Amino acid sequence: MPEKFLKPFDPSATEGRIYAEWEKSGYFNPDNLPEGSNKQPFTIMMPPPNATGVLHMGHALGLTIQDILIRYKRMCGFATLWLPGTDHAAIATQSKVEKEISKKEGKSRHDLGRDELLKRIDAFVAESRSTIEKQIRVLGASCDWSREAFTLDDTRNRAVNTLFKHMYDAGLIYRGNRIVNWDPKGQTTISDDEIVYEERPAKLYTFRYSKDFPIPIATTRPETKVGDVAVAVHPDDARYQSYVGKEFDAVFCDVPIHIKIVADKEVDPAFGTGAVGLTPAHSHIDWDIAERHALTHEVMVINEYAKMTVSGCLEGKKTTDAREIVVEWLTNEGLLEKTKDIQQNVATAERTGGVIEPLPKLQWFVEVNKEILGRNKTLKEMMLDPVRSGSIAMMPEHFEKTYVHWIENLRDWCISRQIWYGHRVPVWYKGEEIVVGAAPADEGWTQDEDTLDTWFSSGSWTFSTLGWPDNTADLERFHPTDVLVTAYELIFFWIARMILMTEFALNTIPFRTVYFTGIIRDAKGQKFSKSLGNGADPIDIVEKFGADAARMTLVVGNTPGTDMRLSDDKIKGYKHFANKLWNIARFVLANANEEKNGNKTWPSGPERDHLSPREHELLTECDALTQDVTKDLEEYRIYLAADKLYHYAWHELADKILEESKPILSGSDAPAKASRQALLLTLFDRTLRLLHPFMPFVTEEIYQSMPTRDSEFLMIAKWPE
RNA sequence: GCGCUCUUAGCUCAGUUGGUUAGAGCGUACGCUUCACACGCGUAAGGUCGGAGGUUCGAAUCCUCCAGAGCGCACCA
Repeated sequence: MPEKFLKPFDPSATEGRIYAEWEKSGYFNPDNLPEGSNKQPFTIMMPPPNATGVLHMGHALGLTIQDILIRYKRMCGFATLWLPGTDHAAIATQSKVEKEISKKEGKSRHDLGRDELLKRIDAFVAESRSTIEKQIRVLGASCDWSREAFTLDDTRNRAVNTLFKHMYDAGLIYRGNRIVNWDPKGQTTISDDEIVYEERPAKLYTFRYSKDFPIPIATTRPETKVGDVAVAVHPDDARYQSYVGKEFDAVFCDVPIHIKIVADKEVDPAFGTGAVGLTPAHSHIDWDIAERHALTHEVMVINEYAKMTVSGCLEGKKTTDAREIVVEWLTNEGLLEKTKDIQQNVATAERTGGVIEPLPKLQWFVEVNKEILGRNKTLKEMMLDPVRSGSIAMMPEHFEKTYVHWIENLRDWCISRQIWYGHRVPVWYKGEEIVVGAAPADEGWTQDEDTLDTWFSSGSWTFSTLGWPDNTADLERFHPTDVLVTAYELIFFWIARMILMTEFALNTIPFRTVYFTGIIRDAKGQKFSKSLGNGADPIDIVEKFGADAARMTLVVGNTPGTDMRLSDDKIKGYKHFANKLWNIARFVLANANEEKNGNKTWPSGPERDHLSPREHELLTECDALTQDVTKDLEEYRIYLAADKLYHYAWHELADKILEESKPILSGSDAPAKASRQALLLTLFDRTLRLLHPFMPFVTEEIYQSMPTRDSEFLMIAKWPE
């Protein structure tokens, strides 16, 4: 028996070495797998972590699930491709680098200029990516590094530009002046999904535009009222019916306004006074109502810096200051009727925290409700159909309902961003002329200044990673992918967009199954976050307890889509389990052989015919477990499979079988002893194989010393049947 | 407002889509330096499965209602 078994299992002395051997073997790459397997492909695209920093425990969970599936399928003889990558995460990355530069050098991006800022970001991203790659390795991920992709590299850029052009040619991408979510802090538009609503106390003011204006209006934003063009009331509201269609003029806080009374069923007669002052340029619903009644749309009174643009006493004031001025003016004029404290949901930008200012802007959009020529479907339908028909299954299933509900309410997707880092909008202008796709050869063209929403490129991840738009062998072989493992928070951002892009570009699904992971929380149930100071770096945990322990902790009993609490005690428990396996190995290796003149002979078999009834029972039990675990893995019940194996190894194999074998092994009945030795080897070998996807390091390390070893690595050993 | 989920032992959670005395980990109590392992071994305490009805031979599991917790989307003019 190798001497290492005389000491407790030491993950830190083992894992790095084993990973290096695996990587060197080339077996992470499906092209290098040994002959003899059926070579049917099994593909997972790794969700590319943001290149903004380091991985957290949520990533560790996702990577573990994926690695379990990949290792399991590899052992089953599949040509397993797990393709790793990182995401440039446009806004997140740029704002992070900008923050750092501003802190260290006191400079803004405008001080540096576009080229210099991009250089700085590239340097930051290069470093960040190498950290992330290191972390992925430490966790034991058996992904194919030779195919590693980045969402902003040349291949992916070509995919994005091609996709943009195809969608533009199909009439699905248009440029329009529409009301968008403007983030004054980040100085960019953001999509509806990047908005976070924060509940804040606010004041609801009830007032009239002027003394002779017949209807009182309620608003939380008096400063926007200088941009009002109409008042909307519910058509059935008896109080106001006689005014519908009438028009009024007033001078509101130095600003002349013209107000028409319109009737629209969108208005809730029970809220406020039952009458809405319409500010089409600075409110989404007002914009929609104004559109329905052919009212003026684009009278902006607030600019990109959230400052007032009207002349008079409000000119150049910040909206918050302007609000006070207007309220004071209303009070002095005797127009303010009531002030009420309310709770209000304020739209803020996810990344910057800035309060969203709706503004009309000339932007690029993806139209989701337009029927596509030759396909007889809208993008919305393309997103819905595969999920409704079951060609894409979600785990847990109830997320399918959430998904469908969201898509049904989907609006056009604003894809242009006023930031510099990312795929630049592939459109060139020269006077009235416009070229989409690739840069024109002749002189005098200017490229659109904007970049694309980062999810536009992420949406093509399952096929851009395989070389699309070229018709590559990889694309042919590995797409559609089998399963996508991601946090449920990304169901709309990413899953929906991948389905959209893939259906549009390839007329097929991106993946057959979506496995949603929950959020990993600390022992108190709080989310891990830097501001709370409870951050748990997977690397620290691996150093302390080993990757196998970290992986088991994240997986056992952790059902898909459910949040999980993590504590050191839990991880410690699975570190002990790794050591338990180590000790079982010590016992088995020491007792399951005969030694003559220093030479060991291992029993062969076991021969089923010669087993005692009890041994036969034990083997049958193990067969049942094997089938059970296999079925669980096939049906993505990883949490159960892990639990069962833990239980079997510790409380069945160690506690019962090893114990009851002791008298036989030390007894004098030679045939009984040989039979038992063979059985122990078989059962333990089986356990190692079944556990390998979950705890790859300790099982591989033991396997290397097992007399039952029949392949170079346990990683490519045969999955038991 | 629309939609979704959860409520099981002190704590954190399973319970494989109705089937024998409801499970695990941690914790607790007691006892063990037993020659694989103290990163261990053994034993024990602890649950009317949120509540009320219903379907069924049979319900933690399916249906209805109620109570509490959480989440998503939309919106609050």
